[in-house]
Amino acid sequence: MRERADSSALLEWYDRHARAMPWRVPPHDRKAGVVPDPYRVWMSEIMLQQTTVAAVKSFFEAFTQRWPTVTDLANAEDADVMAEWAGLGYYARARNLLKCARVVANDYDGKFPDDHDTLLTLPGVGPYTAAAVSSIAFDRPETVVDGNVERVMARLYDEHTPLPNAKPILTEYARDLTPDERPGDYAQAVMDLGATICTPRNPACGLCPWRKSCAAWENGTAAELPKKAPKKRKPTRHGIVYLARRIDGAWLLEQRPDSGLLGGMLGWPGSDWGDDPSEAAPIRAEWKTLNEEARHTFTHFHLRLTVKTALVPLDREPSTGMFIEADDFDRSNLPTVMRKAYDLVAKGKT
DNA sequence: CAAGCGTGGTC
DNA sequence: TGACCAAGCTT
Repeated sequence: MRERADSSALLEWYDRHARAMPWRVPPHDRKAGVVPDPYRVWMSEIMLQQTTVAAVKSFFEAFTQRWPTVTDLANAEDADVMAEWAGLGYYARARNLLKCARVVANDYDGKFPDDHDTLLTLPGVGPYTAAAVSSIAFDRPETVVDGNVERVMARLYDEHTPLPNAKPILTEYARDLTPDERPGDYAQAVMDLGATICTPRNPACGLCPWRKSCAAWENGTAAELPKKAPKKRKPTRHGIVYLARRIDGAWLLEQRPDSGLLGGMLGWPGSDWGDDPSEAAPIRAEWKTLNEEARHTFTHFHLRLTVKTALVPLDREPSTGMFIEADDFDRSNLPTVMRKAYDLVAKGKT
């Protein structure tokens, strides 16, 4: 006879196994009355969208040191925030991060709203993040449903309907289990369980506090859940980027349009990305083509960039973009694909 | 509402 | 090495 999953069993597991994270108030401190900073909870949740804890840590430290409060962030320059986000990906998050900070600073007196529905109105805050902030920062009994929770619920209930169709029923299962006591710790506990025990591959069912409640464990189906709709193959696109270096060392860069791929980020001027890109040199010069392409994979396509370089005189005007002085240039302000192109040139590839 | 939107780690 | 995957949101 399978037992009903018990939130207190999971909380006891969390008390012993909660992972330390820069934005987390560990369960012992929380019981002692330490209250999380909603700004830090929100910041971490935005960064953690579709992004691993390991990747987020250094960015979280950099952002919270440079902008310790939401008001500090609201007063930041757009370009500084985008540059600090460079390398983390999904750059719409950075644009919305800043928008949201300004709304909180201007419309909410610098204090994050504490209820799910108001949080949901903020830029970049969807159902998951609204539930995460209201439960983790304000200990409200909201239900977080991320990829971890979907997987845990699919296994607990041996749900074979493929995602995303299964999302509503998995959400219902998750809501039904959410306790009124310690909902913030509970939310983090389910996600920790999914990240460390109930993993996508080779789940450690032997260590799971919910094993005796798990239908997939009973049926031996854990490893094949959750089912997912098949994914489309990624096409390969081609493009050309132009790395112009002025003789004083300045680099020709442009700020990309605010929407779309790499929106608002710095990048090398170049062609469109498609099957057969046409030349789009941003300045008159003797361009040399590198033998090696810069390769990069985005969410929905592979990209192979032809890299061209040239040395240009001081007095020549580009048709697009702006020269950035050598002292102001920092490759870490570029999105990764643009760094790859730069690295080929900087390492003297030909 | 399906598609667009990054990156680094893993096997 | 290439496909899959990760604490989703927006349009």
